[in-house]
Amino acid sequence: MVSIKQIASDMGVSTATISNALTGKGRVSQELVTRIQTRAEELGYRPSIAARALKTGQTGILGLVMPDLTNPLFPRIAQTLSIQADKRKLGILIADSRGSADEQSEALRRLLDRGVDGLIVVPQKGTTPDPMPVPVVVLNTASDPWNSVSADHAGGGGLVARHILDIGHRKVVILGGDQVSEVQRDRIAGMTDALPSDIGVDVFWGDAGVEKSVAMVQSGATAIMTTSDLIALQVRTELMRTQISVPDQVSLTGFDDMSFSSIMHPALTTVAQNVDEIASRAIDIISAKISGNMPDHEGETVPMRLVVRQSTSIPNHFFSRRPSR
Amino acid sequence: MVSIKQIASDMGVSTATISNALTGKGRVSQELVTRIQTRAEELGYRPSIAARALKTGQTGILGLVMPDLTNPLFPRIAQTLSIQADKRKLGILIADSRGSADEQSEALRRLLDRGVDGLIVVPQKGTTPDPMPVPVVVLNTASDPWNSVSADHAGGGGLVARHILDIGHRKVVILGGDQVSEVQRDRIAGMTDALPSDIGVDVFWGDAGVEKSVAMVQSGATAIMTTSDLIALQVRTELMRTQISVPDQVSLTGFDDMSFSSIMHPALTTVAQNVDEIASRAIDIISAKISGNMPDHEGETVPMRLVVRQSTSIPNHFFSRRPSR
DNA sequence: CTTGATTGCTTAATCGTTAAAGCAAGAGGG
DNA sequence: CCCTCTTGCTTTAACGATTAAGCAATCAAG
Repeated sequence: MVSIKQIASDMGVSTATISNALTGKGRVSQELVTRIQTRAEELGYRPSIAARALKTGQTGILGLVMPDLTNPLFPRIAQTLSIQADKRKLGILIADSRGSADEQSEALRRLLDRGVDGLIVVPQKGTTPDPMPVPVVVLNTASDPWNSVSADHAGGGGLVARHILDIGHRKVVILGGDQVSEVQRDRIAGMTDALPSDIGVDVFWGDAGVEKSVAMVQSGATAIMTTSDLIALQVRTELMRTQISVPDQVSLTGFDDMSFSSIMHPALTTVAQNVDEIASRAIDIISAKISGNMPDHEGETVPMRLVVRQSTSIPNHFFSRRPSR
Repeated sequence: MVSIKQIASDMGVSTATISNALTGKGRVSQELVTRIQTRAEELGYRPSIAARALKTGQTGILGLVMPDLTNPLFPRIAQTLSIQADKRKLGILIADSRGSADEQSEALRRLLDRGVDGLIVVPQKGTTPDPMPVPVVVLNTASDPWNSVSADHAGGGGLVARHILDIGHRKVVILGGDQVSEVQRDRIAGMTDALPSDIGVDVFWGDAGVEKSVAMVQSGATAIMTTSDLIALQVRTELMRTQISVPDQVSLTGFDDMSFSSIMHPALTTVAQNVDEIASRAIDIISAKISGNMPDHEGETVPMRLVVRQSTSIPNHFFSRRPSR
């Protein structure tokens, strides 16, 4: 490994000058700068990040903590984060908080021990990370109004609810997966808020809710809105078992536009998160906080996008109480 | 941040003794060791990884390069890797090689610049990474016989083919996604090798292959074996459009046991990779290579597991040329 | 009682980089 | 012509750990 010192003795100048030339700081004549640059290139010089980190206290590494790395959104977040971080010469160190708040603290501590310059946290359901000695950006939490970047889950709920309303449904079921999840509660809140009071709405949760939802269809509901594509797929399976067809007898919607959603039959109407935008904003913010000193700021919200596919259609009132038009 | 120096002056001993006591090296009396440990704890001492890295040349960081972080297997690999790495006090820095061999080299270089102690690489289709200055373990490549850990893709193909054979199918279609992928070729090779010569076999590839496969069903094939659950889902959708039922008229199999495979209708018979085992072995090997000096060794292969679900059943010969039993 | 080994600690150098401070030479102003 | 400022470079001291070498005291053995 060739160091600054070797370039210095090779060229007969001091190490400080090499450092200054290469980093563009201090005062070095333009001519010498270019000479040093080319010589460094020739020798294949690569700065030691460890030495730089020791001296400056900055590692150029961001920590990414997720509640569960198998989260279906994780790959997309990780990828965009990784690409955006690259552009700013930052690295991304991952940590899995394995579903528990304790493990989340552990993961944060490990990352801090490694000297990360900032943290991007997708928090455990229902937890808010403690104050940290480095800048933090929280992803996808509506709860914490500070330093967060989140999809507009409530807005997304509104989009899908209005879609269902627009195409003529008047009795709907909302099905959530996990009541502890702020995100899912926000989505549902967005849905219910968008529906006028004369619309029949039932809200169910969890596995038991799947059956209840199907039962509601048999007693007249014409649409099921879920808070996740995975739940929608589950409902789809249950509906198939009970011979109820989608979208002829019931319209079905998901959330998140997962990999299979466009492929399943019928292709699922869903709401997509703008993951790229969220991750980009997160990196923008965290790097602004690291370098400049951007103060704490209010949470940002990134709009969601309605993706209409074949699983929703105008209601067919054949099975419902009202006569068909 | 409290350093070794502060503990030293606080306790009236030298920094060397502190270092020795805390790392368990050198010669320090047992009594002093425990006193130092407790005092360090009290002061909330955390060793500076940067300083240690600078002095020892070891960062305790592993680089993970994947061709595409949105790869559906990535989350599970990342999670297991992360958990196993934690146990050994290693961190994981991720990099996305974005589908191109050039970007892969770039990603490797970036990780090396950051001083990773080892690399775990899921290579681009068809590429073999150059020799590296640090230990490398390659995941999921059958091609490179050295320093790799891979699912036994061919074996997995054999498992599913024998299953199809055992339950009575005699004319089958094999459908692959991407001919460039070594993995998919291995899977198909495993399938064809397991089938006796008197079995009718057609192999198709890509999107065009989906339609061809469906056509083959209409001319008598009773099973479609795909090299990916995603492709299977695609086929399922196409079959639904043409009113062919699974598994009554045709059995269908996937590969990889993805999130939706147990939820879709009918639940998909597939072959699961033992991702945990693969990732664990990868970390075992890489850390052995880093610390001890385990030499290059032959590639290891981890068995796959057949997961039989509802998408496969004994053939119903109603639509085929032969009379039903 | 002397010698040599062992134990328990300290001294000091070092990893590669940055950055404050210093210094000599040339430029510009009065 | 003298003084100050600027430019371009060097000197030097860190950053926080590790580690080889050194040294004094204790101990065992002959």
